[in-house]
Amino acid sequence: MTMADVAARAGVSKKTVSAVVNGVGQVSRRTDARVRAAIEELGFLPNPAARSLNSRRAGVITLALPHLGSGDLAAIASAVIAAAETAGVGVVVEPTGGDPAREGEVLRPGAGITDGVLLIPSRRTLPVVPGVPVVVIGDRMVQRTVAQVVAPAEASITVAAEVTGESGELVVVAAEEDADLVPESLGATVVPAEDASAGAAFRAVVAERTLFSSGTPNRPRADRVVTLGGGSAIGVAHALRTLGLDIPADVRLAAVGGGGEPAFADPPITTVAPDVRQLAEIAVGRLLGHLDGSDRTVRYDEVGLLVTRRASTGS
Amino acid sequence: MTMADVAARAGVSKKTVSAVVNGVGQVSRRTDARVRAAIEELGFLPNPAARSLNSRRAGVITLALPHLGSGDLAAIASAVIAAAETAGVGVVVEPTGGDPAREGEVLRPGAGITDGVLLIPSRRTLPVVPGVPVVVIGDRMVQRTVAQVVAPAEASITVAAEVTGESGELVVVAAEEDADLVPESLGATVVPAEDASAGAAFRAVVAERTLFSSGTPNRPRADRVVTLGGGSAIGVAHALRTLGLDIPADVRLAAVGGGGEPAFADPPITTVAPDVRQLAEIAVGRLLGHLDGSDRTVRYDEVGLLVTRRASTGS
DNA sequence: CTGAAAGCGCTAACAC
DNA sequence: GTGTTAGCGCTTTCAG
Repeated sequence: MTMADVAARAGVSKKTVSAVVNGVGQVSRRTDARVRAAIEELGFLPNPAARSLNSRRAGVITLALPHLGSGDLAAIASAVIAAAETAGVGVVVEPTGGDPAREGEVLRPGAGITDGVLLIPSRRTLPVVPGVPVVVIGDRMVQRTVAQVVAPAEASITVAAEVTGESGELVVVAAEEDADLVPESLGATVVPAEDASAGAAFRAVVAERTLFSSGTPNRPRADRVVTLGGGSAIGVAHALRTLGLDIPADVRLAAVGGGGEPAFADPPITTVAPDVRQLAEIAVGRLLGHLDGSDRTVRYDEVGLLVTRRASTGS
Repeated sequence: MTMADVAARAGVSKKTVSAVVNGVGQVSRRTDARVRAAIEELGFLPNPAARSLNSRRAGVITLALPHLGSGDLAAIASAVIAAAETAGVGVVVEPTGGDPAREGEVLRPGAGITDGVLLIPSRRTLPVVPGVPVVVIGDRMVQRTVAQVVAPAEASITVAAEVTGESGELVVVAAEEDADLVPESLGATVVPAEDASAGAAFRAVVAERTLFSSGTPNRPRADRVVTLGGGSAIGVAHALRTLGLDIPADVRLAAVGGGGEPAFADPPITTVAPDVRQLAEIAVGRLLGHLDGSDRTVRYDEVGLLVTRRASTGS
């Protein structure tokens, strides 16, 4: 069922069939109809491999992210896939496990069959100089030489802190490596967790329990908590309840990040999250812009934040 | 940087280069070395499009699933991607939104650039007769004519019920459409939710609160609850606490499904979940078996269950 | 063991 | 408007 078959059936040349299939060039109404009929009768389907051999474009991009288990990342993945679909390209998902080696792998030329990469890295620098078109998605700037779409962590944290109230002792629970994203100006105490998981957040809060239950000699008891990551919010809420604290009566809690988990925590947790749809559309747009050469500039975009007030801040 | 360049550089023919690159055929040690050197020096990378034009194989499969937001599905997606990677194929993720029309779309011949489809359908029947190689993943049999890998819901529910205790009034919370998966023999009361989300489960439990808090004239108060879906478990736990019930003192709770959410609920929830790794390996293996013609039989496989006991059943 | 040539199915020049 | 002729980069016959 090749194009030649259709051409023969319709009594025209391949070029004409191609023109009809792609809707380009001039074809008379009669010929067009004849070709379409032949395509229909033969059940012809263009061969994507042949097409991309010529166009040197696969019509597929890679989305490389740490993992799919977190609701935040799953939400971004869904949005990216949707945006890509709208643009007519497929998405190969590549979980890196946050391993720089595997992140580097996807940035190597010839790493796969895809045209370019959207990368959500785990570190602040890229493991290699990318050999393929790439747009980085993250909550911070990683490297000036690559295009990037950012949902700025500092701004999110600041907004989340505001949402928990205007005054009171503030604690921010964050993965160790994210600790320096907390703006000094907030005067917050940072409780470091091993990583951004719920379990790590739980352990971190329990380890610093005096901060929440009684305060320390130098610090009054914390009554405002902001946590980085929608998943970790669950762990923090769980830990605070375990310490016998009521949310929001004793402590008001807000999470930076979305992804579904906070909505069904007990109580539901207020979130400050990037507009993932906007994020995805910009990222996909930038990458495709690189690919078709319509925009070769290395851009740095920031996306808007969405605040969802829930019971954890006393809504 | 084509194969012809390498051939010229090494002073051999393209055929020889091809043989070296693919490790097939007989090439003398000297020639092999010369070709490898040329490849190295030129930084040659084989063109995947040209390769798949010949092999009529893209080296990519589609994973079509309702969405990525649920931990259960995200876990399956991760496992499938890992299994596919091991087998050397990429995975295009296609969220269908549970829409039969979109499920049908991915089963249409020529739907994409991929070689075959792993489908997690939302309904019990496929929307169309598949036009591409397909393996269905699910918790029930959908159609005898397609290959399928199943984590049987009935068995999971039965095991979960056992884990909540040997006796006592049993309630199963399940999405309406899954209600008939609950084995009669358990003598359970089924509480139907709109869907498998946490929110729907919460509302369902609250709507039937008398069942849990005081019992009905005909039924004693339920003290064992099984819920379908790792996500819905969160909603059920939240609802039970809202009703003033203690887990596990007043009611023991177990979830069918995994995905991370149950582990960080309060209290952590016991789960009965399919071995997703095994599931993924079988599914990918079957699909690739179809593709390379090494196994053309339509198989029906069942996978094992993993029981994770946590505090919600009084562990 | 290696080379030359003929495609894989499509698109792109360049004619008519 | 439409046909002809070359390729895209790789894998195969088929020779040698």
